[in-house]
Amino acid sequence: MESDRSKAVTSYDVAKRAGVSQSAVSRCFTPGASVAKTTRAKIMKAVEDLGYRPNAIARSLITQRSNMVAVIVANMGFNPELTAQLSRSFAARGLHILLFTLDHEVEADDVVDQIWQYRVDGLVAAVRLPRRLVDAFAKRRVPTVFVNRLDDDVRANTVCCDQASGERMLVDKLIRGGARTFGVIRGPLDSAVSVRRVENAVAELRAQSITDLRFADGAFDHESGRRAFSLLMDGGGPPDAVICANDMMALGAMDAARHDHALSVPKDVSIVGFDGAPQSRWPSYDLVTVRQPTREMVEAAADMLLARIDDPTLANEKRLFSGELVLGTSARLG
Amino acid sequence: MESDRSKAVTSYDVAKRAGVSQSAVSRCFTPGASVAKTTRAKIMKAVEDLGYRPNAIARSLITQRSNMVAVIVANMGFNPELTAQLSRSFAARGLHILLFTLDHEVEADDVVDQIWQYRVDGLVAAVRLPRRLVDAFAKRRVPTVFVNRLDDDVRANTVCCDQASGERMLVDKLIRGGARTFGVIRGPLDSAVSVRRVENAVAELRAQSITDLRFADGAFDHESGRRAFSLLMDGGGPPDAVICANDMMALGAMDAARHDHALSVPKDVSIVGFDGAPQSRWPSYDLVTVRQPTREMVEAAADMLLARIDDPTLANEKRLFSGELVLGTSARLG
DNA sequence: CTGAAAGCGCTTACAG
DNA sequence: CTGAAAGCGCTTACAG
Repeated sequence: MESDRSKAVTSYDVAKRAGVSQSAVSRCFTPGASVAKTTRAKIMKAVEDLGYRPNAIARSLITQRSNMVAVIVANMGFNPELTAQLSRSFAARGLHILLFTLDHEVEADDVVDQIWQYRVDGLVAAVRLPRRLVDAFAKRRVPTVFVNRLDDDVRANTVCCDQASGERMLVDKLIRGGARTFGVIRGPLDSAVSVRRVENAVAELRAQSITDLRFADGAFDHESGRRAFSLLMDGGGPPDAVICANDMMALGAMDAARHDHALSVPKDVSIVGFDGAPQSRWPSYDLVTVRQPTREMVEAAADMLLARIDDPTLANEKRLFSGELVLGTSARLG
Repeated sequence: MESDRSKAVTSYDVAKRAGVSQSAVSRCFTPGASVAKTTRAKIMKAVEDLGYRPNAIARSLITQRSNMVAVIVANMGFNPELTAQLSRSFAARGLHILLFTLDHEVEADDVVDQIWQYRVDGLVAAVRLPRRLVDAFAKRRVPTVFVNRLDDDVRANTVCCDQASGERMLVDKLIRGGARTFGVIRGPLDSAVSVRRVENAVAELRAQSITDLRFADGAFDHESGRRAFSLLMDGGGPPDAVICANDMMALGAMDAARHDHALSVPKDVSIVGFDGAPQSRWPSYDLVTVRQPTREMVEAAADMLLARIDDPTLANEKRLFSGELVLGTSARLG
């Protein structure tokens, strides 16, 4: 146990101590490689003594495999635990995560650059990535999986949650429940997820001949949902129902209704969200929403990425998961 | 723009195209290096044409600097946005994050091994790290900063939030508010943070001659706080006040009080937490708690780590931040 | 089964 | 200012 050296121990050090060649040491750490039992024992003894661990960086250089995947998440991402889930999935597959948090202001191109320089084996991009970045990665031939990228052209691997059927069911049930006037709290304008959800909701509302419709904008967080609700209230009572582009804003809207406007939910106003965030299940809210099957989506993303890394010629694929309607008490439904 | 090649572009490719030596190319990407203006122009042209980016892995090997820091977070960590904050801090300092999520069951030693193999420049460990790991990193001489590691022996850099004064103030105010019987919802037994907070609370309670004291165990999440509250209720009414080892459990306890036991908070029972989680400020809860200055703590951690990387001989240091009492309406305070 | 040797893509003295 | 050369710590044919 004399690993306290100023320079890290290399395979040469081990070789010298074990009285073998450096290649023999290397073979001990290469799964299929052949090395005699007694030799291996000698080497492993030296490895123990010296506290040797192969240098993954050096290995990457020669194998052209870094065993690292980049994960890009947006700050205000719908699910903070998505990152944790991805981390676990990839760890189980022997891959490490190089994490990039995309601030909105930050020059996105810079991130591409960094990722590329580290020669990651692949990339998972969760939410809100400018098209420019998508193209950049495609050009670099970095195996990539997008989560909830809603473009129709499948130029990359994608795992999605179906934003349409859930949203339509929500609207349908609200109307059956008696709602005739609606408010919609949108998410950020540059969020495809928000845009799509709102489009789907509005399409269904129009299809059912609903015309009393007001809009307000939020930023996917609780606070902005709260403010947006008040905006919807401006000059009059609440609409029968408020549809929010995600759960966090819906919870903010519920808090605004109850605490800022002394309204009862769902008696005075129905409120629904989208995501299936853990907080939506807290009994103070018991939100009507659509749960995205995050775990399954993450597993699918990891599987696809791994398959793509192993065989880069694989065709692109889009895996679509359906959301699950979660009934709660935050809305009067029919 | 002919970067569509099966092999990545290297500095040799650029050199050939620009008609210069490979070392000249390298110098263009080394901050202080001297290269003639016209040469640089030629090279940069070739760089553009080929879409060349230096290989950070190869660079790491020679410079002995990976520009990566490992971040270990526990799954149930007190603050999911801690990771995001760290990511931003390090990005601003030109460092990349290799993320390790420590599942509880997972063999922690395996993580040490992985981290070591990647020859990261440093390590930030946020919450709950077994002593074995601490020692392993110390031995490897990996510059390390712990967040909220509460050991008194300073054998590593640490940034902490003072768990004592906040907890004592909380207890003191509850007693002044009239509370005489107390319940305490503990966090995981292996969490130093939980243990310390509970110790401090209990010490203050005893100092003030409070003897009616019940305990229940939770796991830092909402659901377990909710269950723990019901346990405290077993066989009788609620205590005057319930002290929770963190905010999430406190929110769960509030929900249990109101929704599972039809109690009014704070009329029937006062509830307090610790952390300053965003949700604690939601008007449904308006929790009395102690806010940890996360941003400042993360910045301090990043600063310390960087200083340590630049000069490994630096002495260990512990930076202690004080928590800020956040008054809310979830408790009757004096 | 084992060792000598080449090479992954860079950086960095060292001469010129 | 520039290029030839060594070397970072590995893996992997290739002989023996």
